[in-house]
Amino acid sequence: MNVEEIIKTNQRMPLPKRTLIHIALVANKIDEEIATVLKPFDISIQQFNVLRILRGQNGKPANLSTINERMVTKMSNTTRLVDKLILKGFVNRTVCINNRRKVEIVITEGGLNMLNKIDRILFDAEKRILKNFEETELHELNDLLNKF
Amino acid sequence: MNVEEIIKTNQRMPLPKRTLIHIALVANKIDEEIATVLKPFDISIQQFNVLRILRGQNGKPANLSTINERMVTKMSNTTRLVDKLILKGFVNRTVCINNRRKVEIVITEGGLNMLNKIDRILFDAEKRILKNFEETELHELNDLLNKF
DNA sequence: ATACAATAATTGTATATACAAATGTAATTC
DNA sequence: GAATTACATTTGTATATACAATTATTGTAT
Repeated sequence: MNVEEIIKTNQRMPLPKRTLIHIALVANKIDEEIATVLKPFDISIQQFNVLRILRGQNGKPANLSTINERMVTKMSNTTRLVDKLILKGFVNRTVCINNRRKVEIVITEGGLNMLNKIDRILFDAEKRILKNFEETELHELNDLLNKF
Repeated sequence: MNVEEIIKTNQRMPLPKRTLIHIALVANKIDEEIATVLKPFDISIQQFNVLRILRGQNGKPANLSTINERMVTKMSNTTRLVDKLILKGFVNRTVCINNRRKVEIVITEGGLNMLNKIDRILFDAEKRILKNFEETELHELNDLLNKF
């Protein structure tokens, strides 16, 4: 990936600015590829993330703030996201009995089946996206990203 | 930045998956910081990017496809983005005389002044975001990102 | 016990983005 | 030269996101 070529500029950028643009370009590319993988399943990246969080609960219900806390990208509308997942039959939502301010969200059998199907395909996509990296390079990259 | 801590998981992720999530988290963090810098100027990152592209034209008008081509994140609604910039008085749009399918977009004096004000503040923000990096590390990071 | 504050979720509004369809104009083909 | 195709932009619809305001419920202080 050549930054200058992609944004079609021929002026030299300062290294910090170039680095930040580079990260944005890479992140966009990754997002696009993953969205493409999910598309046949008619599910968005965010909806998929919510389902994975719920699966990680191992049957224990999660309330909205728990989901929010664990999402990669912070959301202010997890309510509406869950609405969509309910429509698709992937989750159920009930009001918490002990504290009626809270809601309890659980993944359904259908949601779990969907996740299992996607898991394998996504794993392949992840390998494909990182095909040019040796394992040591992935460690190097993670170490550098830790500095943020 | 610790990935597992941020997404509140205690299970070990495979290195590829962890790397991709790591990049998403860093990109989000950068986006947030830059949006915060731009907020007092009542301008979004994308609007700011369009203005910078137009400044790079040095007075030469740009049409929509040119802008699209040079944007960091691809857009399908550059029309509406430019609409907002017109409302704010930062750009002008006219129909191209030679080819009436095209439009010609130019940045105004007001737009240029705004950009000059933001430039310095953004430069500081970029340095701040990358404060933990030595120059050699920035080069290493760019080299690794080139592998995508 | 009532008033006030804190918590959890929802809703409204605005921007950004993806994709598809529609519009208007120019170029090509027969 | 009429019909078709290609081009450039615009518009419509859906999702994602940020921020603020609102609603409903619970906890606390006096």
